[in-house]
Amino acid sequence: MRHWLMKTEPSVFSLDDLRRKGREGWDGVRNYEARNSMRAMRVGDPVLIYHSNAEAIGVAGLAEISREAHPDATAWDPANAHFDPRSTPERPLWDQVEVAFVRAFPQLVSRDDLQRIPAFSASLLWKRSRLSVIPLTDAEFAAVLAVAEGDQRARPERAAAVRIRSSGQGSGRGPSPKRASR
DNA sequence: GCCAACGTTGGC
DNA sequence: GCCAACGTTGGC
Repeated sequence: MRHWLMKTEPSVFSLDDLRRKGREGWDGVRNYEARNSMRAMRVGDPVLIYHSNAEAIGVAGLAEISREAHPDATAWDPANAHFDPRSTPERPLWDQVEVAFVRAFPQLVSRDDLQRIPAFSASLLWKRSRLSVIPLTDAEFAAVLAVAEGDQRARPERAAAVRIRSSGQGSGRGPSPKRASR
C-alpha cells in the first residue's frame, strides 16, 4: 500500500469541507508528475491532507483514496478555471482521483512540526515545493502519524498519559472511516 | 534541446 | 501583499 500527501488551500477546500462532504473528486491538478502519482493510487491508500497557503500551514488530518484515477472533466470545461483545451472527452489529458475523509488530527501537525521530524527530513515536500501530490515513504507517513497521534508537542505533561492509554488495544483513534464503496 | 520569459505556488 | 522558487512554454 502506498502513502500520499495532497496539498489543498483551506480557503478553497479544507479538511473540514471534506469531512462535511465525505468524499471529493480531487480535480484541477495540472502537473504531469502529480497526475502520474494519482494514476498510481489505489483504493484505500492513505492520504495526508496538507493545508497550504494558509494561516495554519501543515497536515490537518487523514483521508484515503476512494476511487482511482479517471478523467478530470473540468479540463474540457471552458468556464472552469483549470480549463485546458488540449484535453478532450475523446482524449483526456488530466485525471482526478476521489478522496474520502478519514479523520482530522486532534491538532494540526504544523510545517514547523514536520521540519522537526527526522524521518521526514528527506521528504519530497521540501525538495519539490511546488508539487501538490507527493508520494511518501512508509517511514515518512508513519512518523507524521506518530506525531499526530502521540501529540507530544504542545502538551508534554500529557504525553505519558497518552502513552499509557494507547498501550492498550483501544488506540484512542476516532470512529472507523466511512467505507469507500463503489 | 537550450534557455529566457512567463505564470503560479506557497511561505512569510 | 510580496516575492523567491520553480514548473512550463515557446522561440530559436
